[in-house]
Amino acid sequence: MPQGASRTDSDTCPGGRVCRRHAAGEDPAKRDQILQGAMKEFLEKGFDGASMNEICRAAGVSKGTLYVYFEDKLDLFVALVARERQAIFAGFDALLKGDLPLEDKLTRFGQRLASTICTDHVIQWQRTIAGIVDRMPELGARFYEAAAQRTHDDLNALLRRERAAGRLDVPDPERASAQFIELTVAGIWRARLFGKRRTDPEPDEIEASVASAVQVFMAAYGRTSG
Amino acid sequence: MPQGASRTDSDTCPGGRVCRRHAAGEDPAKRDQILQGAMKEFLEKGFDGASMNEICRAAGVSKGTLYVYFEDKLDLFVALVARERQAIFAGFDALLKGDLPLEDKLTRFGQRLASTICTDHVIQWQRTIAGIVDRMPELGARFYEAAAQRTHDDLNALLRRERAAGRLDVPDPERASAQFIELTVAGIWRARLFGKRRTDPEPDEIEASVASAVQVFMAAYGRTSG
DNA sequence: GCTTTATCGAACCGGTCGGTTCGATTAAAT
DNA sequence: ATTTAATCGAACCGACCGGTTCGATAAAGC
Repeated sequence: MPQGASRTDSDTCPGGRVCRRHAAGEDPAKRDQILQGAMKEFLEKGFDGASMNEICRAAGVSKGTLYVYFEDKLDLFVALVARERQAIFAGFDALLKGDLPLEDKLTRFGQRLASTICTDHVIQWQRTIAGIVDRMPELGARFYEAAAQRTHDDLNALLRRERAAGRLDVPDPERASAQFIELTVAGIWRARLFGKRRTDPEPDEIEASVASAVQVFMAAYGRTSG
Repeated sequence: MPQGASRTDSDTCPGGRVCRRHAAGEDPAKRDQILQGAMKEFLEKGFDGASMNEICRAAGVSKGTLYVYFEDKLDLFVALVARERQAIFAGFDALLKGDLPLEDKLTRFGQRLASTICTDHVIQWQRTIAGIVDRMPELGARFYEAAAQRTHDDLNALLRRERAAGRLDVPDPERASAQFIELTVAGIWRARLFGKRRTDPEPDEIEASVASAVQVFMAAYGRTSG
């Protein structure tokens, strides 16, 4: 097994010139490698169930090195959550822009959202986070904000625009956007979270669920029903 | 601190007569006492985070005694989940019977459901269960069945009856009942689960949310819109 | 009274935990 | 070729884990 600093990215030496060796604990590739191993462990065993020794093994990194990159177990976990938090929910806002008809926008947004949050990987994250919310409430809240609340806010803004344009009759856009989000994954997400359903929903199931969600939503809030 | 078998329930002795002393590990009051302490620990720390020593302390029971009543940590946890599972969701079906108008039934059912599953205690249970679903999927599935799925099925049956009576235009009652359930807690439950909101919702918020849910539901599926 | 026995409580088991240390290794920099 | 230092890896720390054992205690049954 190779030792010494791995050379996968360039950096600057004290002399100011480009060099190929990283300072201790500053090789981003090694950092990712550790995070990857940690993710496997944390998602499988939860925060308490995961062991630092196992994380080292899974990451292919010595314990000494790991503790150069991260202060302790909590530090590692927090860094990992922060990374995944934004990786999962990047690019959602773009789906609500453009000048498609409202139904199409909702459908596109709903499909992306529903399929994303019902994925095995994301479901595992949600379980892991939920499991430690009691002892780390701020971490859970931040995860929620980056995920549910951000998409919620984006949708909320769209609904207000549509209302202002007279195409929607929404007394409470805040509530309506929350309702739409829940509708898209009705009957699926919760069953996934609690392990009643153990495989990703098929794309056509997502499509059907979102189509029904759009239909119900428009029936309730559309100005011209149909 | 008193020792010896506590005398809170009657039992039968080998002779067949009523006696006041329980066989080892068969005092239901002591059993409850253990379960109570275990609940506190498991809900606060999760399955892995909870320690058997702490559970003993919290329950006011010696470790030796605890292991007379339960085989091991998992056995205790499973017994506890089984007890709570049915304690939480008892009596929901009754709310859907009688001859009230559909809207009233939905409202009553929705309010009870929403306020129940957003309670601190129930939220903590959901977090704890979700946290170990990966390693104990059957336990999570059974929890889901007793909770979400049972209420879901009850509602489903009601919708089919209403459709048969011509008072509802539901193409897919299965989906519609899931949608209604999600609508009642839209924007609340998820925020509670992830610790974004840390207190029980006020009754009037529940009422407003359920009222909106009924409205949306009836707009989408009611035969006479209004 | 005496016997029975459920419970207590503390010591103990082997194992693993998170975290630390430090000499050996090895590759980059010069 | 030599120096430098990031990483390795194994041993080690004290603490605690889940689980077991067993003599002491005290209440119930006779």
